[in-house]
Amino acid sequence: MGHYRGGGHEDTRSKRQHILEAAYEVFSKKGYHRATVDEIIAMADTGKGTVYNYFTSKEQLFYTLIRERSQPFEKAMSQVADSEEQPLVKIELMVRLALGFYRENADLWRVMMHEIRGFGSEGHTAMAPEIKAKYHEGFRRILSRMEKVLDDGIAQGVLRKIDSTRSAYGLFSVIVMMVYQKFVDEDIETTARQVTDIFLYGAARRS
Amino acid sequence: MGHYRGGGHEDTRSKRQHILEAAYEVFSKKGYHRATVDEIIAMADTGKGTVYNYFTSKEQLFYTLIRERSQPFEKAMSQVADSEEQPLVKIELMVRLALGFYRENADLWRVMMHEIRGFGSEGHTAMAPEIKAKYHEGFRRILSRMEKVLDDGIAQGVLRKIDSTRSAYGLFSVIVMMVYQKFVDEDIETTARQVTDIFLYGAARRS
Amino acid sequence: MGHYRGGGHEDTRSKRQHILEAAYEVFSKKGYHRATVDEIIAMADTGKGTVYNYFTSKEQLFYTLIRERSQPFEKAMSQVADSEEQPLVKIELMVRLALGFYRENADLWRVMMHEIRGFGSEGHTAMAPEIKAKYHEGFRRILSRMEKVLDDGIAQGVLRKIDSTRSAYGLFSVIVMMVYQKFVDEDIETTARQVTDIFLYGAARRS
Amino acid sequence: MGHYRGGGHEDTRSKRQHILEAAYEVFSKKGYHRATVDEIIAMADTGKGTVYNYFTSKEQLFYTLIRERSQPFEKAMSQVADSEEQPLVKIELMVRLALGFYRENADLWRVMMHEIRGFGSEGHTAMAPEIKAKYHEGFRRILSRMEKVLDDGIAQGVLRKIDSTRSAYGLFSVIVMMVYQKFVDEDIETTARQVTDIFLYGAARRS
DNA sequence: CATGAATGAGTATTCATTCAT
DNA sequence: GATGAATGAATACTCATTCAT
Repeated sequence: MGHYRGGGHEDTRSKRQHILEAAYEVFSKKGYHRATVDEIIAMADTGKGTVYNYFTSKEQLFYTLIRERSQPFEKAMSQVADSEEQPLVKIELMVRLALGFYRENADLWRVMMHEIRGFGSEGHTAMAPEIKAKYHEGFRRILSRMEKVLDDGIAQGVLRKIDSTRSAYGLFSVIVMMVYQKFVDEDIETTARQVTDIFLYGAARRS
Repeated sequence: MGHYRGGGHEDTRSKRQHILEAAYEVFSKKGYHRATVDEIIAMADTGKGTVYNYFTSKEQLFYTLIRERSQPFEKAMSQVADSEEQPLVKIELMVRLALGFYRENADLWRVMMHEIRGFGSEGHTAMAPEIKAKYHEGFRRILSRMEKVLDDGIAQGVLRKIDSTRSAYGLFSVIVMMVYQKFVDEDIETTARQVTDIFLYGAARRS
Repeated sequence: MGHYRGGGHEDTRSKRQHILEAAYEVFSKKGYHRATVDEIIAMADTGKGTVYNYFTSKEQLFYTLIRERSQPFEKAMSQVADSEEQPLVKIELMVRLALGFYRENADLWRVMMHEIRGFGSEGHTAMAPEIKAKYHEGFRRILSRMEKVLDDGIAQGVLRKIDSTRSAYGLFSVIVMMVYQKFVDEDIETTARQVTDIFLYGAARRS
Repeated sequence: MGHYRGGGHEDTRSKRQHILEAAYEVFSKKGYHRATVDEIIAMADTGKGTVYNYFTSKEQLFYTLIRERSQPFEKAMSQVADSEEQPLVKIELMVRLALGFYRENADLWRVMMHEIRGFGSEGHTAMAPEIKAKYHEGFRRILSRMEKVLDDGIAQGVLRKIDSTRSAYGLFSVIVMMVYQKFVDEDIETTARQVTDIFLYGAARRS
């Protein structure tokens, strides 16, 4: 697109992609506020104006990044949720998916959660609260997938009559924490099993 | 600090307190970056210079705030840990304590967690990483109290041979999440029991 | 410029015209600084590069616009000046012409007057002061036509021995003001007569 | 105020005054858009933040400047209007006042008139249209003073039944033009008399 | 000790212009 | 000729921190 593109593969990913990738690095490392557009363009090896050709503001760049990153994850979660597996199996699969996703995007997600709470931005150029709401929704969509599975489990009698909403959030928080604490080694499955195990069967010894 | 308080000038000592209280409000509401010293002094009804008489920087003010707020909590956790109660009882007590503490300080803690990750400061004016380390320590001290209790439980055979470190972190994360999601109503004990119940006995129906 | 217009490509020449028309709209509405090339090309429905094929810069586009718009006016003023009419008649005719022209181009001229004063450009990309001088000249050419008529009137004894330069400028300024204040209704002649009347015979009652 | 103030007189005029004076120079020379805050602070020999301590934005600085400069003039015009002089005398006095004021502030006023028209700003930080309206008002207040005097003259039979509104604007425009063209020498009274003379008695020779 | 005027480093954003296609 | 993606110089504004009183 525009510009001479040599024979190689390196430019296959567009300028926009380069920027998004650089933004990922910088936002993940620095958080939203300490990240500077200057650092992003330096890493993306592009000009400042280019960023503003593709994104209307730093904030919109940030949220675009989040959106593009979370879509595949959301899709995968939906597939598991809609699959024919048993609830208990679905739970473990979802835990595994979430561990994988968050391990990949831990820092960026931490930053997003912070911003979404309203701590970040707002004083700058705007970015309507309705846009923030959309990201809250994204988060809640994930959660409700999980909640639904728990409800199914309860209905089928394989789970106790727990509070499914809170339990879903709790399970989720554990996953995130495992990632934040870097408790998730190469082998995601082990951690997934551990988490699922305690969630399902508890820490107490069965008398 | 802790100055002589003569009879006349009743506010000598409380200036510092006023600032801390205002800082609590502002940091909680705005997060670290969006909080401004101007807003803090407006709320504390004091001069700008005064802040810098008591605290060396915005950052040090923030961390002082955290420290002073967490001390009573740390002490209470220690007391429970060192008490003569049964491990399972201790667990529920600790959950209750933590729920209470975080409910009180939810926003400020969320902010702190974010900053401590390294998103804040670093390149700015000072506040060596070693100081951040101290706050990590504080966090870890709490965690290790809990871990110790879990280990005792395992040793006494009332808990399964779970990974006590990860379990402590997991339990902790659930507590924090409950608070963040405002799932904790007036009655802390109910939530505490719910959390403890699933942690100990699992969500699965015992066949 | 003024290219061959074959039968097929009817738009070859008009591209330049489209741009000039769009520029007229945008400069008139926004002034020189707030006008953006982006807005002009959007309105002209052309590409950005095209503008720079026909004009060397935003500034040169602006001045070209001014020049092309003022030429017919200058010509008409010259015709009146060179005609065989009586000086007093010439004056009213010129007032009428000027009112018509400025009513048509009020905003653009206001913008030009501002820029020409030296408020615009200068430190920017080019457009030497000598070019500005040319536009001053254009303005002064109009004025000197009028001045000449006044001098003729004095010579013929139909005007008092007024300062013809200043009077021409004064008369001119009134015309412009009438337009700026939107005092010129559909019927230009009425205003022209009013202006000429006071200029010639004064506001005071003849005793 | 703050800072050590040596023995001299030089600091008597506050920082705020220095900034206003520098702003006057820069806005007058460069116009609103090309004037930069950096240039203003350089000339005021102050820090950038200081400007924003006294003024909320570049725009508000500009309008404050206008307001403070025009107040004495408005007051003087009112005094003449309300005096006991004859209308014809008042007219000449007002012309003299206006010539003096505009000679002093010619460039700044030209810039203001341009901005007020809506050509400037707006895209930046805001400055509500209601504020612009206030400056329009200021302008119109002056004009209506003059208009009133003309109406009095008509009522007293010393002026013809001219359109007083348009005439006031016309008279005004001539004054401004004289200033812009630097036709006003040291001796304001001469120009004032010239202008008044033609306005009252016309350019035509009385037969 | 308390104060707040002064400061300037740090940053997001705009927009005219270029040039490979 | 026509196009528009890429560019970066230019600029208003924020806010933590200092220091003379």
